[in-house]
Amino acid sequence: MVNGSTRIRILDTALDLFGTRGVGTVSLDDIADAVGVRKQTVLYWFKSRSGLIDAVLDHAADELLVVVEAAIRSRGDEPLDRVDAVVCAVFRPVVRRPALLGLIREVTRLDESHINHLRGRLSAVVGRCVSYLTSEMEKGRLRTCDPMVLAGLLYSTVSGTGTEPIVLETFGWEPNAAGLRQVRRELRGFVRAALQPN
Amino acid sequence: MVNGSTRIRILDTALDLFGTRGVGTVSLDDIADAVGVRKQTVLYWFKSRSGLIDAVLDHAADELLVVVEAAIRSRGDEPLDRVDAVVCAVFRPVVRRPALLGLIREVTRLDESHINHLRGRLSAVVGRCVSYLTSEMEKGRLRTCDPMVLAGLLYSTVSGTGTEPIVLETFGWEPNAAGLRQVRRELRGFVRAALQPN
DNA sequence: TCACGTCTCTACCATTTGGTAGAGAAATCT
DNA sequence: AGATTTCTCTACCAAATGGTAGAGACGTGA
Repeated sequence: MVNGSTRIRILDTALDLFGTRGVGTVSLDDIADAVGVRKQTVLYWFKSRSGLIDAVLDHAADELLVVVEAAIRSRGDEPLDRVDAVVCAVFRPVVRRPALLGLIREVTRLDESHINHLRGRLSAVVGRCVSYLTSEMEKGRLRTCDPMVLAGLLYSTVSGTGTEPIVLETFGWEPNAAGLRQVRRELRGFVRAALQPN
Repeated sequence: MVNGSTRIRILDTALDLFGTRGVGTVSLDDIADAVGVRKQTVLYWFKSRSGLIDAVLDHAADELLVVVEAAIRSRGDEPLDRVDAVVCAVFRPVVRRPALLGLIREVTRLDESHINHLRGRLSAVVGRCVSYLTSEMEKGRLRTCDPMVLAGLLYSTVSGTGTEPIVLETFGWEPNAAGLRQVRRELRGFVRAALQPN
């Protein structure tokens, strides 16, 4: 266990490739090449392609959970600020690690076993978000609607915005740091307006 | 040209497979099998895989344009109703042809030439939507913000909601007709609230 | 009847895929 | 030092991939 770094490097690289190009179109050779190693080394660390996928999903869930949990715990009693913090947290990987949300989005294309694997990792946070929305709606501090579906809508909006720069470009957007900041600003305003009570 | 239907059947089937499983993971054999024909028949109608992809993108753009154009022309002066009509129009394929939005979303994974191909087909409608939003904002009938980014956000929300049932399920949603109706209802309320002026 | 364009087929091919077998270097343990 | 474990390699393999070559069935027009 002298060198745990090869395993991690494979995981990181695979996350990037899976997330940007799609799981199904990335071969073990692609990953190995990007790491600077042979395919058989990849298969030494992960006993099959499927095993690697699960490990990468775990890796991604870990990364996402860290930022989201921190945001959920963040200060501020006002629900709009709290939701705003989570939106920013989920949006952060869009800048720092574009592949992350792209990979989560890929789950739709995977088979049941991988879906359930990832779902198991995320269900706790998801449940927490939904029940938080519920309680704030009951207090009349958020626009009343179905909290479960609302959570899904929020996720779709943030994730879609972050994973589809190509689409945004079609709408005339320019992909640079300033553009990203503007998208985030609009996104926050959009969500805030959508949640305003009454 | 006795039998134009084989070509169409290939296009339809390819659209479904590309849209649900992802372009990169669907082989010519998969498509041929689903149509009930040999791979070489597919290659007779479309001179290469890449040519087929472009043709399928065209096919998808056609389908999408028809519903969106109709919604844009729809009656009603009130911008919130008009946007609502377009949202419903884009959401309709989610029920009738789930693969359609899934395929459009796939564009992120394709190479530049295919991206530009699709972009060329959609840019006119997209431009029309953006300038409509702009003019209504100037009249103070929609919440003021960047119309271009707003259009992208709207698209992401609708498309994400429609193409990620798996994610919605993770949030506790149940995938059936009643569930879909509810998602649409919440989606419309969400968008309406987000666009309300002032 | 003959020629012609349309449509689908069988038979191949080179390349790439995920995966196996097992050797060799190097560190670690006894 | 010798034995064992950790790690990466070369050398393969069977299956699947996109694509080519070309034959045969079919209806249509001259």
